[in-house]
Amino acid sequence: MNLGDRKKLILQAIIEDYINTAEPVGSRTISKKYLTGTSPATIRNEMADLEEMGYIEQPHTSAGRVPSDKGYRLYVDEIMEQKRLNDVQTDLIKKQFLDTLGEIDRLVKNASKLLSQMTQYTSIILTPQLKRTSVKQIQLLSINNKTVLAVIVTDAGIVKNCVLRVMSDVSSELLEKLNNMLNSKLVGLCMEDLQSLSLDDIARNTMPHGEIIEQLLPELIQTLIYSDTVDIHLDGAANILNLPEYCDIQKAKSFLNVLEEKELLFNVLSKSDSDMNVSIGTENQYEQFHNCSLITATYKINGKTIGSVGVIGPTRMEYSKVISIVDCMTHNLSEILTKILKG
Amino acid sequence: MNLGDRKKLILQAIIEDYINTAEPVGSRTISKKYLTGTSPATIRNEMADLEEMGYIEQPHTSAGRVPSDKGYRLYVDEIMEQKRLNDVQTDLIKKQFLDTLGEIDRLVKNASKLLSQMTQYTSIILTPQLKRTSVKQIQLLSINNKTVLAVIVTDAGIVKNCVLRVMSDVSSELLEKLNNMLNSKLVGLCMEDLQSLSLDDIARNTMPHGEIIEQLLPELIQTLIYSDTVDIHLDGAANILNLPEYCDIQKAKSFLNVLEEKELLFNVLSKSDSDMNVSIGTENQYEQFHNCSLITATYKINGKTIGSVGVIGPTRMEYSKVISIVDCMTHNLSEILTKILKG
DNA sequence: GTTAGCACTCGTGTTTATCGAGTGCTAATT
DNA sequence: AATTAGCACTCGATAAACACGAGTGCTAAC
Repeated sequence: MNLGDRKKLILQAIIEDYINTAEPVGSRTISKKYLTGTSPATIRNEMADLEEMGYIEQPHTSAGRVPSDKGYRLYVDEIMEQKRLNDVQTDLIKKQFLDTLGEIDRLVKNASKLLSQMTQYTSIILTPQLKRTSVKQIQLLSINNKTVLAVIVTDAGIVKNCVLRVMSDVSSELLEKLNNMLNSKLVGLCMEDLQSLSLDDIARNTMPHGEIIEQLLPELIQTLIYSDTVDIHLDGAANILNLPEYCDIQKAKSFLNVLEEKELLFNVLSKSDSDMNVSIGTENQYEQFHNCSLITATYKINGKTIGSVGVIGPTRMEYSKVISIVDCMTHNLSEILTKILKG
Repeated sequence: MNLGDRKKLILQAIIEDYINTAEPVGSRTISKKYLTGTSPATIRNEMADLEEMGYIEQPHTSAGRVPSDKGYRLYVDEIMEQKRLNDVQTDLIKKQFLDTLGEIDRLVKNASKLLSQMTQYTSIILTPQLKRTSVKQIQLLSINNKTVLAVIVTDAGIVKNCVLRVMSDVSSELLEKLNNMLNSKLVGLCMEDLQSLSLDDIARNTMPHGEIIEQLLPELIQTLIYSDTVDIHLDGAANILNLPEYCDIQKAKSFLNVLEEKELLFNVLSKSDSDMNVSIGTENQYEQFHNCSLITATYKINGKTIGSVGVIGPTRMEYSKVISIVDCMTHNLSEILTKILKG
């Protein structure tokens, strides 16, 4: 299983050259640019071995070699050296977050934009999800006599609004009572708990306002749950058209179409639970990504995972660079979000 | 200036055929498919006239004719008959809105998605903008001792949150006083007024809490103004790759790049103040759209324009169809938004 | 005013030839 | 035994040559 050192060097050369050029790389190139001490013929022999082992492939007889998914995997796991971001890049990311105090969604979207700019691939990002966060405070406000606004603050510091319509008028005293009641019943519950919450549990103990509660609560909960549908945000979709593998309009189109399947992206991204995940070509669960690679990572508030970001690119991706960037990004994002929460 | 009837028919034939096929259309085609009673030669003569008048163009000597921007303009203004949506399509739009009770942003984004699906072009939409709406109610909530949440309800029924950090602790009594004060001072002002609001005016009359107000108010206003930056939402960008004019990857790329210039799109869309605007090719203010056409329209709450939607496509756009769809869409959108507001 | 006929243009698609990068294999070299 | 030089072979890419045909403008006849 363990390749010889020279084989590794050759595989590394093939992969890194292919990442740069998108052209099959031949023995002569390697001999000239990477292993200057070794003749093409020797390299050819090694390459034949590497091909037999499945790390590289030949598009056609008279072409150079191209890395296979298996090859990229070995490269990511064992060969590539983790590139460190230079200070300029790190600062860029940090500065980005300093500029974006304010709404969390905007923060997250800006992160996505920067991510696509820095990587030159397509970035996707999942806006914070509240499932695992709990209700900290609820405040009902009367908008007009038939409309009530519920503001919910979660322990992750995220604020959600629900506009609720009620049949009968709600006086301000009643509103306050309802408010207290809701707080006493719901505070501390996480979004998931809300889903399974039985209406009876609440209504039973609040006879006087039973009918209002019965009207209001389901709508409140439903809106909350519904509004928890996280948003997928994309950036840099056009970047992929710079890549030679998408010079074929058909391929470009199918790629872009995949990017518009928001549910698919959601699944892919929300599945990623480990801190950093690299999925190469056919390793990917979904067929649509079989000739892409996907690097995903999660970001957290107070240690709780609440969202994730990802970069989609060709299997010929600058893994080392992208991983560093995504890593730096999620860490900064987590840090700033946690800081915002704590005030 | 006024073309003969036959010239109009021929122009119409050229435009409609070109819209369908994206191929230059020749005299023979017109004679066979559109003006069966007239010979190709006659049509050629007419076409020569139309070309001289600038309504059509010839890509190269031995090709058919292609409409010019001027030609499309005439077509839109005088020739084309307003297509009426069939019931299925109208229902689709109406049903769409029924399904999407809840958050306004989501509603608007879904509208955009449907728009791109129905037109098969790219749709853009501006989320509701509050500049012209006024503050109806403000409620401060304490999140923790250093953080205050301000919830602002506008007269358009849109809710905005601002998370404010304050230096010194704020007791609940103080919070209530501040709350009352803010309401008395700010309610009724529109977002634009807020911008020019002098801090002194407020602080002067509220000596006891001067320093808190001085801290809190600017941040509140700034966040409000900042959060009023409307969001641009895109859908169906990949649709344009189905069009033969974008088979050239370079063109496709430059188009997609334009779509990622959010500020540009914002300008284009927010400039559109009339109910329905068609801008064809070089008519467009921005060079980037010189070989696109843009159909924009506004939507309203209670008669106040608060946002706009648009469709971007090739100059060879199905104007009639798209105009109908956009029209139906904005009217329904306005209606449902107004209804939501009124409860 | 309309139409038929015809020579001309020019983009498109096809065929054919050439080129060259890269390979695998064998034999010579270290 | 590992490395390397040499060589015949493969095959995609590029370019040149060519035929095709859709479409035009013009002229002359209807």
